[in-house]
Amino acid sequence: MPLSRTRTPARPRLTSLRALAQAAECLKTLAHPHRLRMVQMLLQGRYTVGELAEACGIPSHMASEHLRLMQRYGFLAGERDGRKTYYSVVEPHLTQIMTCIEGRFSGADG
Amino acid sequence: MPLSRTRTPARPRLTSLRALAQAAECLKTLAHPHRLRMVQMLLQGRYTVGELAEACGIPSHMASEHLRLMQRYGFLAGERDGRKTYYSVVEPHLTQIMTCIEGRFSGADG
DNA sequence: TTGACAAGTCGGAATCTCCCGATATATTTG
DNA sequence: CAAATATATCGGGAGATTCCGACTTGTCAA
Repeated sequence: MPLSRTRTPARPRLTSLRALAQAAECLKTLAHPHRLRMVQMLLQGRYTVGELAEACGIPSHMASEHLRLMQRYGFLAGERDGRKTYYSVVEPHLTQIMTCIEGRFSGADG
Repeated sequence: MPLSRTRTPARPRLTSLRALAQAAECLKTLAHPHRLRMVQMLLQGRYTVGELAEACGIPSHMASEHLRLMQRYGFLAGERDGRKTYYSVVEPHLTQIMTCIEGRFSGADG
């Protein structure tokens, strides 16, 4: 194993390939402008499909698909109220991840 | 600073759509098991294409493509030394982002 | 019941990603 | 020079993603 060369860290922080595959799925689920916007809104409160769709400038049936994707992955949960459905965040790590992302891209240039 | 919290606050932390598109590109670039492994290794030191490829169990010409992708995005930099090329991390935010990801997926299940 | 509204679902087209074999460019060695 | 090594690039096929129109389901109001 002629691997490390500059330093020799005692702890190999290499996550297993399976965990990395899961992490990649997680990142892929977030990696869409409209989905990021939805998550950003939902971290501040709960919103309906229509509200999220309007904020993203997309038809509501497409917002519904994005939300279903994130719900299927365990990020969000939907709660029906009459003919509206309110979504909210149920994955606690999303706050931290969005903070990272906002920290990197607050300026919007690059 | 303690004020209201239940409903929509006065300051909208909504990043611009352009910034969100960039963030989505960033996440998409990271959203691959082999690329995550490479970043994880490179956060601890610099490695050659062959070393990274062997650690991922992929042919080196594929590792080269992954590395080029991340280099093109500004995550990594390559430095030629003889017939080897050493890659290293140049985007400082990667440490924080990988810490988030590792914090969520250290257990590798669910 | 009828009509309108909100959300969800389906099928398909355009596009992108991932992976692969083959090939190309440098570089060192004999 | 030729051969071996390390990396990079090209072309394409299989599969995934994104987007859209059309449709269905469920709910409220008149």
